[in-house]
Amino acid sequence: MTSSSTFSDRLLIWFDLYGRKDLPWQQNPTPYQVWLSEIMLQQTQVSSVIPYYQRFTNTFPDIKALANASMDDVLALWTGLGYYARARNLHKTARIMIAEHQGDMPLTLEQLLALPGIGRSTAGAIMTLAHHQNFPILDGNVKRVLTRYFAISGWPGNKKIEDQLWLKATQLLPKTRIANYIQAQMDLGATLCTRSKPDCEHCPLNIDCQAWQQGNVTSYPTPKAKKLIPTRQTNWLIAQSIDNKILLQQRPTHGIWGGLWSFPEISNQDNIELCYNQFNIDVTSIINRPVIHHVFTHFKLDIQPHILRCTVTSNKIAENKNLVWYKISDALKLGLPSPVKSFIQTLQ
DNA sequence: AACTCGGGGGG
DNA sequence: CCCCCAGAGTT
Repeated sequence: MTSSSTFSDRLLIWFDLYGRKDLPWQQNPTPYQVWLSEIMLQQTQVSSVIPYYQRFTNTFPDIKALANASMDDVLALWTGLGYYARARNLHKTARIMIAEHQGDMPLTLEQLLALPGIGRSTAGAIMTLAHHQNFPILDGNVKRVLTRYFAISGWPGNKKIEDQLWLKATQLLPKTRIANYIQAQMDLGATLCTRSKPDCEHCPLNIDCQAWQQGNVTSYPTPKAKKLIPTRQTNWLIAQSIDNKILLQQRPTHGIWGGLWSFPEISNQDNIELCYNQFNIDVTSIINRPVIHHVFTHFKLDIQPHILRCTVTSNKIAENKNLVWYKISDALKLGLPSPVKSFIQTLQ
């Protein structure tokens, strides 16, 4: 296949050869069956939906049967599928269709969008798969295919990126075979342009897929920014002399707690003894205090305090390290990070 | 724009 | 274990 044929042409040729055509809701579906399957498939994988779809259509074969059912009976058939608001909205919408749409599926996008549980993408799917009108959809599959094809960076849930993707999806629509085209987009995303291990060698869009040309396919779509901030770990060496002085170190001007006084820090990989040897102290005991959990705006810090009870063998400390012995009462007058200040107040 | 719903599959 | 999946509604 050459890039001289359009995106939709190539997708449709691929669909005729390799697309899925045996799913339960693809067998000459009624608008009700299209709607039901689209709702069940929201954020839910095909293999999970199939048995639920079978049971549901057997029990409620059409809009009227669903509208006449009780909420409890509908929810009972939804148990285990998750997102139960979908079932409540489905039931509510069936009754709206009876009351306001002569028991039929509405025919326009605006009417569909006004119904509970039907957003822009599901409305587009119903308009195409049930009514054979030209509308785009933008589900997880299409987002993945389009972010790769156009090498669009940024999390697709971001409004700006999503608007961009809706525009691309609209521009790529074919003039004919809209239902097959929409199904082909989802099939490509579900079976070939998968999140991991996409089969780009056999993709009908690989000739001009920007991500494929960059060798970057699996870096699209950009993952959602992690909500949990990272956790770093550190250790405080709290040298406390027999005459109750503590060894503090002024931190570098730049970075966390810049210029404030804190305890010398070592990483989990460092050897405690090798580190405190440069303080010129004789350590008589090491006491580990409970880990301190400190939260910054952009990361968490887990601090393991090690109290080194010691005698000072020389006031000469390693040069250029900004290390100073302080009486506790004097230390508390310095500029101290809050966890350092709190900790010093717990010392004798 | 960010949060919530939510069970299951896959890495 | 975390991330993601045929998203939509609420705040």
